[in-house]
Amino acid sequence: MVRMVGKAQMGGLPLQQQIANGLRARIEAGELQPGDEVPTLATVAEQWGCTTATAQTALSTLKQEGLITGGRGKPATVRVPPKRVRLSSGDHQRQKDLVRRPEVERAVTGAIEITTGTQIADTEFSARYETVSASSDLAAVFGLAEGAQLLRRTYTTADRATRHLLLWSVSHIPVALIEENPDLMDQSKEPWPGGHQHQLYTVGIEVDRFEKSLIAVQSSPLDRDLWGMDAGVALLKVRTMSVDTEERVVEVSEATYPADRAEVAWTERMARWQ
Amino acid sequence: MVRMVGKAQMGGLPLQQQIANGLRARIEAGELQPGDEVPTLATVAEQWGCTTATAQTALSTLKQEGLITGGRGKPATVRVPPKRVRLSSGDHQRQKDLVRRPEVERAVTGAIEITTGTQIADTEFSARYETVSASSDLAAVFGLAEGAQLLRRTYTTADRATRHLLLWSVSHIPVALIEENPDLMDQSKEPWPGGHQHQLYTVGIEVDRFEKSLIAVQSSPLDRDLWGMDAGVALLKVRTMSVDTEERVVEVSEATYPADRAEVAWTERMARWQ
DNA sequence: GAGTGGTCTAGACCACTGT
DNA sequence: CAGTGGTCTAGACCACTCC
Repeated sequence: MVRMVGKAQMGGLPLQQQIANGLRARIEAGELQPGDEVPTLATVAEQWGCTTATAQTALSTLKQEGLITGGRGKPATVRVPPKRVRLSSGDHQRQKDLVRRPEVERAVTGAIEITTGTQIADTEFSARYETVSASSDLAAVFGLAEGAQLLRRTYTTADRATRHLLLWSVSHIPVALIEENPDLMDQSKEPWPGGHQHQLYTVGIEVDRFEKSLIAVQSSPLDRDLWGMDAGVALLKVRTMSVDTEERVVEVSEATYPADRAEVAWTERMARWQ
Repeated sequence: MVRMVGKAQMGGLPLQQQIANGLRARIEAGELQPGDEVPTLATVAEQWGCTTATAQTALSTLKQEGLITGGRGKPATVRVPPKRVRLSSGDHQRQKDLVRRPEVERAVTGAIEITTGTQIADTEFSARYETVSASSDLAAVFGLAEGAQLLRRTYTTADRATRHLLLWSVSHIPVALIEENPDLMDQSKEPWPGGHQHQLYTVGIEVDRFEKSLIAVQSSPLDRDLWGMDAGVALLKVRTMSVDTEERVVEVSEATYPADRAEVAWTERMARWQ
């Protein structure tokens, strides 16, 4: 006996994809609003004439696309995208202008240079200093020999309640540039009033410009756990090279942001005619 | 009779996730290199003592994460990430400097301002001009009344062989700013020698700066079809506001790039001390 | 045709939420 | 406890690639 087991095959697409497409269309058309409950597995299975396993596969696809969330007892709902925080680098010039002001003015600007949308009191800041040997990659950027000594500073800010990361960045500076001021190697001096540019100023360095590059990478389950991200969300990685007025690369830092909560903004100014 | 059907539950994780984690670890450790074949479904099922369906679910997860590709007859392989193309905006100033040079010099710079890593001859460029009414969003950006007339220009470049998109961008300009030069509304004049900045120059506009903002969004199956992207890859969307020397927003454009092939670079210059 | 991944069923059981 | 989503099996069949 041969059972009738084949797919409906309308349109040639596997049933699970037809179901996913159908629901996706309803979400994108706004028929299902963020926060709304998606039809239950049983309902979907009945409407499409399939088992719940097939319906489950379809919902699972939408979950990995980041369109719906939920599970385990809770009904699946259309995902509510988080507010995006605008990461503007307009602060750099203001920060630079502050460098040569008295400390009482500088102190108002803490190490957290970026708004995270959370109350500072609810967050936990951490700074870790280490001395490391330059990888070939970093050595090339600084124009140093591989293995040269670098000061590595890792900054994290986490939500005190959820333990999820809000901010993560790592910075590298050649030890040779800053060793004349031992305070710069001392992590107990964090947060430093006036930020990185003032730190460099204490060893006679004036930053001329930041050269930035950005990539997006897919998040791993580990990332999603650390940041409390939903499935299907990428990470933005921004690398900043600080170049001083003598054309030396004096610092390289790398910051990571969940792509669904971040918007990166900058301005490209041009010289006027004449 | 009750069958022994429960999960192994070692570590409390579902079997399919254990399998996915195991393979992911081997990939990230470099034991499985990009291009290598992943163990077959039958092998995985045997090694973990499960059915091929469960093994399939695990592989499907890795596929949606963008770690492996393949299917339908072909063995699954570790995904080879594409080369990233650096999108640098250093061209803007050069472009501006060219604006007031003779046309013979300007002509060398075509409308394709960004390298795509493909031979120009293998690509198909298209520009479409339309006049549209401003949405409330765009009207607000330009400081115009909703419904004001805008020239919309849509640029696409596609690979001639695969029909996949290589470049997509859309630009909006208030008609009121440019109507004195009818050539600017004529799509047969594309590609314009000297690019957008020269176009604006013909109606007396000098661009002072570009204000850019970038977000990443998850790709939909439709996007993946259009761009020939793998699953689990995001899209970068870059919005550029062109501001002229009279502080007017004269153009808003939005460009899209597959996140795995793009790297966005820019420079933040600062004023010198004294 | 042999071997690969992909889809699907029928039915079972598990984990969790809310009432 | 009822109802939800999530996992898994055993077995079938389909679509595709390579030989």
